[in-house]
Amino acid sequence: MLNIYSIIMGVSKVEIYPQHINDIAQIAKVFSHPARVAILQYISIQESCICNDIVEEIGLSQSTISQHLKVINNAGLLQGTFEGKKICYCINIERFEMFQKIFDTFFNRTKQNCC
Amino acid sequence: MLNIYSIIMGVSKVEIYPQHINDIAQIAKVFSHPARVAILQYISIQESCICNDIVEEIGLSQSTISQHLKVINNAGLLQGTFEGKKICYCINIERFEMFQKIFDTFFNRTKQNCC
DNA sequence: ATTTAACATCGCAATATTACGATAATATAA
DNA sequence: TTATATTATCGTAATATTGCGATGTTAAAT
Repeated sequence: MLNIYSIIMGVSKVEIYPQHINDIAQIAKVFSHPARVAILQYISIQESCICNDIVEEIGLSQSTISQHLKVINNAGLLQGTFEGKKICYCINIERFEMFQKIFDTFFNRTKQNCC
Repeated sequence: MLNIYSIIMGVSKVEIYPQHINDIAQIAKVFSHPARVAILQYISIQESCICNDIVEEIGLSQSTISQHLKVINNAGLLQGTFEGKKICYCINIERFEMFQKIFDTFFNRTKQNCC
């Protein structure tokens, strides 16, 4: 049977879900690649958040790290300050805590009614 | 410059990260698609966990739902009991809580040292 | 003004993911 | 046995993601 609406294969049908479901999925996506988890951990460990030895630390190319940083940044998880030609990355704690809370709420709500 | 090791493009280099980083990423991946979040939520809402109206509820094809269920199941998040030809899905709460804890610990640890 | 250093972006190649219909498998019902 | 209903799997098509080197961009250093 054919769908009247043109189905674009391989594309998540984001429009069929309520907002809060899409939110959780989108947040989870940020953490769904080990490089991004490692980057977040590394940034958090650095005192005074002076970065980009990240490239050497993680072991991916500079362009790849930069791409992952963009994903993290687009999620609103970074606060950057410029120090000359260096960029000093730092985690946006408020946003980070918001994500933590969204996850936690989802887990608690889901557990609530279950067998 | 060329890498001595044959680089397989498009593949996550999972082997360069510590276990606990990969664990978090893999868990996050389960929740990184809205269909899977929606499925988990739906299963949790049903009393006595009698399922598979999921297909109609979510609005994806039966085969697609089945695939997503497989991902959720492979993560150890489902407990299934058979009721005749129906399968009665239910969330594995212990495992679910484990995931919640892993996320929470990651968030707390990461927040700890930050600016 | 040139060079250098730190990042970002572009373009490409390859795998991964998502979606569907069709089909297979299994168990009850007729 | 045959039909029906439920779920899983296969095959395919298309987008998404991941990775790299090369190239831009910008600001300090020479």
